[in-house]
Amino acid sequence: MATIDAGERIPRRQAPTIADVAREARVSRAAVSKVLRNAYGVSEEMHQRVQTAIEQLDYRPRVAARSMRGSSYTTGLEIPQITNDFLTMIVHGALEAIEGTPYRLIVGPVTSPADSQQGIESLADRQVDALISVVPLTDRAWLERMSTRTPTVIVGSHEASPCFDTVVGADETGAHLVMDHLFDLGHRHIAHLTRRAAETPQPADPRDWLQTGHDPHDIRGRVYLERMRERGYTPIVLTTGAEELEARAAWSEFLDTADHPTALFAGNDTLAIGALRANVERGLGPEVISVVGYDNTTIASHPALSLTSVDQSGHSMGRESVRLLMERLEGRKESVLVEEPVTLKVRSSTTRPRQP
Amino acid sequence: MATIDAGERIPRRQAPTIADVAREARVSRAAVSKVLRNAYGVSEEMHQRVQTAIEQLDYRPRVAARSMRGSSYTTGLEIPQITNDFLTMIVHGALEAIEGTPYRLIVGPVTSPADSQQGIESLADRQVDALISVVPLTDRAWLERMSTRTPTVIVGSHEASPCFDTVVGADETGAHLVMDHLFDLGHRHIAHLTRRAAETPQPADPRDWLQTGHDPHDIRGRVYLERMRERGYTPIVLTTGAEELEARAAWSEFLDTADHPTALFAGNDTLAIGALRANVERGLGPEVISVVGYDNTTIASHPALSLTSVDQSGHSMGRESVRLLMERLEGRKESVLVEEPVTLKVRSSTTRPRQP
DNA sequence: ATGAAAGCGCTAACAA
DNA sequence: TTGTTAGCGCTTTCAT
Repeated sequence: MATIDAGERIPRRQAPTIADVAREARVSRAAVSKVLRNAYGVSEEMHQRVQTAIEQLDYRPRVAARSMRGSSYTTGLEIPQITNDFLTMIVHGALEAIEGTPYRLIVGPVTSPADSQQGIESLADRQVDALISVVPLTDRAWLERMSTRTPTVIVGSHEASPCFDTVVGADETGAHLVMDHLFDLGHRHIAHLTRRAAETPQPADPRDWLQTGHDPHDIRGRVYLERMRERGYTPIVLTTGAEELEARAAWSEFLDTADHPTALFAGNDTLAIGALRANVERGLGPEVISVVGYDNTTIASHPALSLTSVDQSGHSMGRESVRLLMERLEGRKESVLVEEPVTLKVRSSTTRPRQP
Repeated sequence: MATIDAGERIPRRQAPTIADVAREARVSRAAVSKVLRNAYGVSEEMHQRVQTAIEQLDYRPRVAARSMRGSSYTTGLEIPQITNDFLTMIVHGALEAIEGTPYRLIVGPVTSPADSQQGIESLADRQVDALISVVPLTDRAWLERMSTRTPTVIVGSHEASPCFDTVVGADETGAHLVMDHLFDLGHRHIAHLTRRAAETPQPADPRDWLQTGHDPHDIRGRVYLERMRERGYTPIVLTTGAEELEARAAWSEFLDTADHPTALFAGNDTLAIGALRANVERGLGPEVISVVGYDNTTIASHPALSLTSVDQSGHSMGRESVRLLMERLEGRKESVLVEEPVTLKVRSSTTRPRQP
């Protein structure tokens, strides 16, 4: 890393305010304000003068000052992990949906899911008019308190509440589709790889999820356990961090120390693709270990991976969230739950086991 | 998509202000303010009373009001594409680096690189104390004007200026590494797939880049052309949108209508991986068409892809940007240019051509 | 149609 | 140590 001085120093300039514009155009501040919001009651000539002054001074109104009286026309989106393809699809969808509205979207990412509460608070402190929170790791009472002040949409967590709107995928259905698919192929030795929340270690016994968790991974894991038990098969649950390489490590370690199962149901595509690394490294193809992911991210459909995965459109979840937000801002009072449908995309990462 | 009414209506509550806290604690507003910033001059007892009132009322100071006087303690990061793994690595690095400082980072993504100017303005309007802009598609004069008001770090574009700091990868070196590698393997028929900025179509004749472009893709393309010409080989430049599937389509179409080259130098990993789709679909392995990417994103190292790529750490570019920003906020006046080193990660997507 | 003035929630200089 | 007060840049009545 080279550090090079790029040249002489430049003085910082103070940005002009509405008063500067008013002085330049020889009108009152109120007049400028009216022009800015093209409100009723300004003559054509005045409008012109003000416009000219604005351009002359390169004036831009400060959102902070504006939002002291009315709205900031800003919405916030909080995501617990920026390097996750499914989550960024949600952002992308939200972004598209917000275009054409007078609102802007800012994203408040955090490095660890455990910080999501801080992230939400931080956006709220910045006076967003409304906010979207993706799979927040925080208790429901807190969220409800938050949402009485700032209209909120929760994405992912199955925690419908009279206080906030919710957009979820049909996780239960999705997980059943996966298990049906694997059972149909003849698998009985199926492992489940799931994401453990970083700072809150999940109860050692996976069966405890059956009582608790509301996040998508909890529900998928729950269905996995139910279905395995139903058939009298022995469930194997592995937990890992959220990153691809962490999943690789966890799965790799498992393969080294245990008889491998014939199939793996991973909690999402990132984990699945991480696990695939270990398989490919060992030369274990789908006919030895089938792998299923969840989310159907773009890369899952790549022919070099061809990962069977549950498709739920992150894109439309993002769009829906914004739609709900806009409805709230326009005055809707009742809370709403939207469930995004899922389908199973069967690809070549799953096949019949050699010895069922 | 099912829409379900989740229950009865909940009234929205007004958030408490510093005046409410003062009244509750029976002290002045100034006292509360002092406690908030734990400034000098508050008795232990008063501190207690105020703290209690704050918790009682669940009070949170509004950043907007604060920033009217001083700083918003917010920095902005503007990226032109949220669904790009390399860009999200930059965000991740920046996020890590900002932890432990009193600042927060908000991200202002836009859907098209052409909107980056708007994105930057929008962040500036929200009174960020400083901002990072990744490969902005806007003219240099505008950026300089912007940066005299808000300290700015430009990431990616090779446009060092006395007004703002710059963090770039060693794109020239990187591109040379790629060309050296391919030439060494014996390739002469090498195509280049590059990203065309969405709304500003690049000059039809790629040679025009030699004069103009400052963004990483321009420089990589420039080196490609130079090196091909140097050896008297015929350059083939293809342009596409920034998304993986757009790259697949462009490359696929090219393969259908032309004699294929023996190697492809793609402008980044996303484009390379998109092109790989078309290759895999046609059963064309590395021995038929070698592929090189750029960025060394996580997925490039996946054994199922094993993509040769130029490694430049997005993570440290993000960290560096924040470091420079902090230095600026602490008063540095001279502008600085940081160049991140690159290395070539050779993997199995490149090999000797069958018939050189 | 225009502008004076009050006020949004907070900080900071100053007085008490 | 405490409180009073004058802004920060903008919007919004309400006179004129």
